[in-house]
Amino acid sequence: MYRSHNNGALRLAHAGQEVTLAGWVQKVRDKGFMIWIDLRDRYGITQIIVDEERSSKALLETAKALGREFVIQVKGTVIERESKNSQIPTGEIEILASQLTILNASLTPPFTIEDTTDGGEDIRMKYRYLDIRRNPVKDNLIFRHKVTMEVRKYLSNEGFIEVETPYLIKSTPEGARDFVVPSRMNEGQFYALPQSPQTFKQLLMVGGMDKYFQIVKCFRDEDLRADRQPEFTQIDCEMAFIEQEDILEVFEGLTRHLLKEINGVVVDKFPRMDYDDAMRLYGNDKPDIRFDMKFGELNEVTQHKDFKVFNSAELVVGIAVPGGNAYSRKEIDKLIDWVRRPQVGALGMVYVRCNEDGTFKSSVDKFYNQEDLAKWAAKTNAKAGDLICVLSGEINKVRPQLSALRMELAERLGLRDPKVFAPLWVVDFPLLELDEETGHYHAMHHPFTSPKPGQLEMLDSNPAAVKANAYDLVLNGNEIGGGSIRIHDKKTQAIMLKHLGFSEKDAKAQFGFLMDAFEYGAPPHGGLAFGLDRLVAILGGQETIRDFIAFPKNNSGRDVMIDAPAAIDDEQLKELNLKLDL
RNA sequence: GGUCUGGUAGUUCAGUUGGUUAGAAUACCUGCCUGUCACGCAGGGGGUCGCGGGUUCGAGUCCCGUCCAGACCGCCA
Repeated sequence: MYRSHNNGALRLAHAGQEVTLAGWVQKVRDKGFMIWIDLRDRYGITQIIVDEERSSKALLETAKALGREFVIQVKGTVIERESKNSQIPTGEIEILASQLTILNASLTPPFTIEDTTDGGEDIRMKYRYLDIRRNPVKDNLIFRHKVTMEVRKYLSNEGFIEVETPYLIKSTPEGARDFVVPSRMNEGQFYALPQSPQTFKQLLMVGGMDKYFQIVKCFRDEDLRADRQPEFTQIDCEMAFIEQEDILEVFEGLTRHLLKEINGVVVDKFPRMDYDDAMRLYGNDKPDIRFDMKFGELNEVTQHKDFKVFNSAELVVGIAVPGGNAYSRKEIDKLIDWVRRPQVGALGMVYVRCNEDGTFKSSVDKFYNQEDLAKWAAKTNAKAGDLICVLSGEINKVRPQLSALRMELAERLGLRDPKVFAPLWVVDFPLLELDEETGHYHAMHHPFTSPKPGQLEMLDSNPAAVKANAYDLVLNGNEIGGGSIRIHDKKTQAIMLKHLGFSEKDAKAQFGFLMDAFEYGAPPHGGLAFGLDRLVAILGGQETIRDFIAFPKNNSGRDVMIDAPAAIDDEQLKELNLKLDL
């Protein structure tokens, strides 16, 4: 038996007991006459004591030889501390050691294993197994476990069955780049890793599996971000014989369950917003509604005033910054520089100070009088003491720019409180999206999403206006889930693929298996997938998902610990019939 | 593919206008210390200033290239 208790278990009530503990040496405090060892495992820290009076010389020598992160086993007696530590749960007791065994020595770790470590991101990733010993990372992994347990519990109770789908599947040209895997037994052919189990879960519906879910790894070969990894985990769900309303209800229920069980937060019915309204009011299809600062469109009240920038703009739009009138001229100039950064890309910014006395002072006073500016204030819902920030230009550019400014200002104003949760359904997404580079339409959600009833015919006349039975769940400005009611008949699916630019032959080659299945009694069905990493991070009140993944990849998609990806040897290449052309 | 920021001791960072032997904190090592718990005190060791080239009497500092890391844009059905 390596241990009788863990290092978070013992209390004053255990005093007098003989115990055996094991763990890592957090710290040795050597006072000469007396040596304390903080013994750590994932449950806590227990103090071990060795001293000149009560311990053997050999024991003292062993204790003196210990270094940080040595793995040791201690036998001893639980005793009451002479000076207690109220900071830790085990602070009233210590273990008077009678035997001390070094199970494994350790090199000095490259950073301190403490809550606020001295190690930077880079070195911690390289020695991730040491990083995981730290409370913040350890607690995040435990937190993630709790979330997935609650998800499984909730969905199982609702009658969902978890089914595993294959990871070695077929590459498709739609959507993100695929990670591909060469097939040794099928010369010159490749598997692809799934971007999502989309078609398989639809086939499960055809198979009668009614309510399916899976907590599943998905793979996308695209550039990384703080909230994006090439392999990530989805809570993937699908239901048959349902309408959009049924799905929203079930997964609103799941989200509410998680907020309550994990965060102790009770949320009312989730509000819903059309995609079009989200874009118009927040410039964004995933608005953070924890705070207001809605867009006010100003075209009507800015025209015919000799201000050419606004007259020629497709959209003139502003937001009111609460208390922004307090900003100095220098601070406002900095804000203008901020929106002009290439990452935001605005050409400039017009501002209006809303003075406490009800008057206005703007950067365009030459063109607009007090009466004009009062109309701007009304449109942006600005109050005395606010600052109105106005951008103009093409709709598709200005909206994201002002949205970026809105989020930045809210961040600075402390309006993005991670303890507050504001979920929102965004519904009625467009079916198609125009790729400005190629001039072709592609599916905004995916090619299996059904158009709203009666809109299929519009695909020819006005493709951009066709709405889809598609919905996203947004939490605090993050898209945490999305889904749709699927097409479940061959004819509609064929029309859809045709409009996405697939020839009949290509459509059959890529998705023939699905359309064939639709001919054998496919039930009406739909579903949704949650991004688990992101969901867990947001529930945990953090922005970056890496801290909730045991072994994440870095910015360049590398695992710096195992040093992957890496070259493979010639023998392996030959076996796979591959030749490198570098 | 692009923009920006950074790379100096094991680690986190400072390093002025280009100028003596490149510093601090922490970690590490040694000694001391009769209740520590961020222990304290004294002492010590530790540097390819990412890499390559250039300018200069002289480069951690300026210029060019390159590699690495991070944030973002593009991309992510």
